[in-house]
Amino acid sequence: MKKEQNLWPAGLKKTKTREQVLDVLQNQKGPLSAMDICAKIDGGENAVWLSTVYRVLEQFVKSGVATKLTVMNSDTAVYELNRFCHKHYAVCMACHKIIPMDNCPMEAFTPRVQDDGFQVVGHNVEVYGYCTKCRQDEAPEE
Amino acid sequence: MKKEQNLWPAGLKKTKTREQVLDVLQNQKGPLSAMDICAKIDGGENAVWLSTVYRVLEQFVKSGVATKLTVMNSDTAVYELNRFCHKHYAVCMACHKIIPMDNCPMEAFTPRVQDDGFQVVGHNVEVYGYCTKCRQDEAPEE
DNA sequence: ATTACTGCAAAGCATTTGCAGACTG
DNA sequence: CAGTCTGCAAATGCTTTGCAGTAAT
Repeated sequence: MKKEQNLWPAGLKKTKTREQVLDVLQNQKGPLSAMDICAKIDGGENAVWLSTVYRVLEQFVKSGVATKLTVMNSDTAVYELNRFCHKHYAVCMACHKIIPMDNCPMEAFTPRVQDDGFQVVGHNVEVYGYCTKCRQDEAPEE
Repeated sequence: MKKEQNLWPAGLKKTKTREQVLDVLQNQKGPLSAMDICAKIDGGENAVWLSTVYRVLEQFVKSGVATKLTVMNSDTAVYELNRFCHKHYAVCMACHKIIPMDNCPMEAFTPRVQDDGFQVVGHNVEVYGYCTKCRQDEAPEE
């Protein structure tokens, strides 16, 4: 019952809202937007303010428990816990679903940047196309 | 003097503003934001409205001459002409410079998406870290 | 002359910030 | 109790949209 203590970010007070946000993130395989999280919590009785969710997420990111990512053609950031380290995703261009990818193209690859001294810290890979469901509905021309 | 005609998107009227936007994009190696473009044009006398630049860019993207991209930790979209097909970039986390990459990790790679039927249409790779200049200034701990 | 394009103003959205009261440690 | 969090409201910044006048074909 108390094993979650370990992943609680140091220095952050344990409040109901934060536990709720963490809980939602934990019970989710894919990344979620602040609004998604807010909606899932709000499903109950106690409303949680969007701005609060943003602040909580910001803290989580700063503390290293969560990561913020942005996918193409979307102006909404999504967040996920670092323990679920699906670093890469496929994004459906029709329904905008975000599907985890199991392998990583950067494993055996050295980027050749047009700046010799560029120090690579991390990377972000994103594949886009159409998921099984959307493929049947609308076939992209070209 | 007229060889640029070829790349002019079909169906779009040739106006001064559009030529200016296209011109700015052509004289630039890296991708630019709408505001960048606006600023570069505005450098002269004739002010061009930001909203107009956005509309022009939208047309260019729709016509297939330009591409819109979004890099992590930035809420500003950037645009570039398709002829300069630097599909991938390194992004400096300090000065936010966007530096082209010469190779692509996806060349000999098949993504394993957790949706067997996922039809891959394209991809987006982004490397982040510190450019030569920023590396000297602030050394990232850890 | 028609139709598309632009200046300009104002709206729209995701995200951030300010403040006072509420809660945690 | 002190310091941090949260509800709430309002601001911010990028991008989009509406409208009427202007320019391109």
